[in-house]
Amino acid sequence: MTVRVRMAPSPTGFLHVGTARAALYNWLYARHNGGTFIVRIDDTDLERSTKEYEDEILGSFRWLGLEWDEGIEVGGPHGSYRQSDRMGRYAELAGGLVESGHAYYDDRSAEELETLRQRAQAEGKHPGHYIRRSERKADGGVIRLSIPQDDPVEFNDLIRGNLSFAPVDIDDFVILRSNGTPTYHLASTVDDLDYQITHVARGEDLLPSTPKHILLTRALGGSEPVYAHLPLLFGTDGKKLSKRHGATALAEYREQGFLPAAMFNYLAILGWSPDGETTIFSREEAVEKFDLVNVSKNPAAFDPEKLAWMNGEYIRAMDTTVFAQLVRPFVEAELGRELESDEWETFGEIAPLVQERTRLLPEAGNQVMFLFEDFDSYDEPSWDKVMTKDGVAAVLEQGRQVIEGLGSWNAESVETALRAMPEKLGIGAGKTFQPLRVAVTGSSVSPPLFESIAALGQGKTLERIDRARAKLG
RNA sequence: GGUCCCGUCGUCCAGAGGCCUAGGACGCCGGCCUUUCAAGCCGGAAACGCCGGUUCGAAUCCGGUCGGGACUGCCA
Repeated sequence: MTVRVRMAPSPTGFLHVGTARAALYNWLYARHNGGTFIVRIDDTDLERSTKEYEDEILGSFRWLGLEWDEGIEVGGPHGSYRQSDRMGRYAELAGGLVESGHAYYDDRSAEELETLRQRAQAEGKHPGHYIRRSERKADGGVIRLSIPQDDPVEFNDLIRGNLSFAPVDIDDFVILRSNGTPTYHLASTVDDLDYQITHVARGEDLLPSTPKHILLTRALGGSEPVYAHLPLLFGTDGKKLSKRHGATALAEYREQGFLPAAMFNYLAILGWSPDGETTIFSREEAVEKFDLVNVSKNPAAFDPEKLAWMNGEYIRAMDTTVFAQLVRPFVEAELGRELESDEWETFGEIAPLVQERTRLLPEAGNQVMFLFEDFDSYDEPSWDKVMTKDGVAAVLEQGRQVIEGLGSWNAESVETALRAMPEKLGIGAGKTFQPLRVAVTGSSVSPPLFESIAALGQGKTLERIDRARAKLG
């Protein structure tokens, strides 16, 4: 059997990281099995669905590298992959189910149903006791599926094993709304059938709906796909993932400077691992080893800290020229202008040193801003903490002389010259270099000092020292 | 309330009866390196929810219990 899986986002919001992970697992399963990965748009909720969200979601899939073989914007042998284009199909099938006795019209109001529910509970009966009815009594309203009350609905979930649901616990759910549009249950089930989906891997929140989908599938004369219910994603505190835990939209991570490869790896490791020892792995390795049956049953906590660490791993592993190119837009955005070609070269000089200490791309930008922009604020507290104002002044004066007297200009010559200072001043290396670092970069935390000074240039370095001395008073 | 799912370090993953004095990763703590911050290296604290049962032997099987979660919409 050729594997055909699908991802069916509803364009009613930005792509949530949980949905992204579900998409990722579907994609991995398809690639691992040489199957087909389909993206369809579940926009039966016409009120809330928008084209903007749809574009955003598709863009996020592409960013993650989840290219799809069939579906929206790609096409395929089954017509439109947008549910709003297939409304007629759903209504027709729902009507057919009424004809065949599998479903019925129901024009009872919500109040009526609530009354019946309460009455059943008051009498100690199943809440749906008086609600369920198989005989046709109305010509309008919604269409509900009539649940056969004989056998339990059983199925084998790829992740959770054998599951069984008693028919009394499955209510006669609505498949077609009174306005003639399908509910999620109907549209999704019909599409899975029409597009010949073989495996449905989706969030565990849909586990209780699965018996409904199975019964609907059978009523439509089809046979159900294999299901795999993925564990849900939570915040590190075990609560539902929300803004409090950081971003929930995949696009936000992209904007924050996360790499798609790192995000891919992190999402994959959140509920699955190739062997229990390996944490960092390539897309190819994941494809090679992935299987839905090995996905964890436990809910997973989305930890932005670990994601950031992983992003740093990917940044350090990449080619330095690629790294520099990725950082460039962040620097230019901060600067509010484009980098001159000589500035770009300057940046290139210390890019390798910056790369080592970067977890997120924008951080890299911040580390090199001192090369392109003057500043007025200094990390002064750290000066005072370790030494007196006079001590700092002495270091800066001495440093200025050393820099000014330098003939050849490169990191080695700068280092050799500055290294002689501590002994001359009779203080430690730290007390010598920190004031210089702050004077030149404005911060007590910066890339390595000698290389930074070399990249900045002799003239500018002297300028910076003078500015700092003036500031010191 | 009802139905269902889940339960190994703070967090993620490994473990499918003896290889477990429970392994890897993030984070945390300490050390080395060092001009700062990182990175790197070394070391450390840290978990099988609980109670029974099966077995020579259980994190692994069974039952119960407790805890967490999802669903219970003419939303998906």
